[in-house]
Amino acid sequence: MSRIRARNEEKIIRAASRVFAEHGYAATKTADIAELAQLPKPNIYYYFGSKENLYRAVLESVTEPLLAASAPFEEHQDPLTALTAYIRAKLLISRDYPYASKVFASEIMHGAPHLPEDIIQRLSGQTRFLSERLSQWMEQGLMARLEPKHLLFAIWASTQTYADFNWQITMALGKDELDETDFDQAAEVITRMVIEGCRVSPLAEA
Amino acid sequence: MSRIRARNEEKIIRAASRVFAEHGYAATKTADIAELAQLPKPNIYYYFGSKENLYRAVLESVTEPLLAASAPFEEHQDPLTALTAYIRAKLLISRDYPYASKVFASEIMHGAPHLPEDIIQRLSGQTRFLSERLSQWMEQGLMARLEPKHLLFAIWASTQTYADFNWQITMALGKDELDETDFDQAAEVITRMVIEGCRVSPLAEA
DNA sequence: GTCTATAGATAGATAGAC
DNA sequence: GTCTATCTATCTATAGAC
Repeated sequence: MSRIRARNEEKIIRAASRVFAEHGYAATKTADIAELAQLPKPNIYYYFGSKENLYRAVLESVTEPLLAASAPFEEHQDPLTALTAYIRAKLLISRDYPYASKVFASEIMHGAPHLPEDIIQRLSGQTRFLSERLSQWMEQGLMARLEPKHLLFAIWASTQTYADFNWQITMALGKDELDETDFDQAAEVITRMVIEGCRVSPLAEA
Repeated sequence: MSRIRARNEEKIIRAASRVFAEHGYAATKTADIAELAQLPKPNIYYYFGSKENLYRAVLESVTEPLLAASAPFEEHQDPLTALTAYIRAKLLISRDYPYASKVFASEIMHGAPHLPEDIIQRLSGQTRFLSERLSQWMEQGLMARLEPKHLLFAIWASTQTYADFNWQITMALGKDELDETDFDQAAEVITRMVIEGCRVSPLAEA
């Protein structure tokens, strides 16, 4: 792969993430992506073959960050540290990959028609892992017994909302864009709800 | 308005909600709406004039339920009852208006380009009301001091997710559709997190 | 590898008969 | 009020020159 190819592909992916995020798959015109990427439209077809391939490439570009977010559950043995770090990691994805997050959310919302099967499998595996880990901690008496999956749904939703429903949030807060303080406050509120809701003890009581 | 007109408009709105929810605004074909509604396509244009008008009519059809959900904050004076009822009300919207909820979510996600200004204003007013009410309770010592708006974002996100990201949730739970038990468990987890996170006392201690 | 110019398909909208 | 047939704009995709 030539240097010029690598650079152009990256420019196209970056532009595409943004346009797909703002308008959705069907409403985005490849011409708009080309314009934002400052490249002629046929280059997009030269590099990616079709609009759908390009869209899938964008979806795949978020997959790694998403899968990496569960690292705290592997590194930490106590729920307090793991959950706190996990919530922060999920919020950082919303902050640092706002466009890709939205594209992913939109895809899921419409039933994941374009999401490659292998990505679905890896994400499902991650969900099972997280859920089982929570169950173990509950059995060990390290946290209260809640339905682990519903706990995960709440964490996912309340962290992703800062990317997906950015419009609603900036409007409610009366600002143009979110800053560090907003994400810190979000982390504090969500962490507190999760930690207190699960009555996670600041170390074993099993 | 004739009886036949009223009936046809309702059939079209119902079909449109579903198709818009499943495919998004740009990807839905008016022909598909007509087919699902069992009416010829020109009838849609006869009744609604354009695809965009029909879409707006769908958006407006969820507005009332959404605004009504905040009733518990007006009826109840203590945060425990109000928050518990509010969470349940929001979950019921996800359960009972899954298509309209998704259409609304998709609209917000893309920056609300079609949402009429008066609806935006009414929703903003509701947000201010809810947020101020929470602040009062905090000042009265009835609940812990969290950022009220971030608390609302978490409640909105974790209740709406059962409609918006239904695909992900049914997949994680390994079932085709959610039943009563699922919504009960969701209510329990979310309510517990909110109540414990805010240290809401089971009546005054101010 | 890059880009202009264009083909081809899709789907929103409507004319006009009933 | 209803619907068949069709017009037309838009946009994906590519042929072919450079």
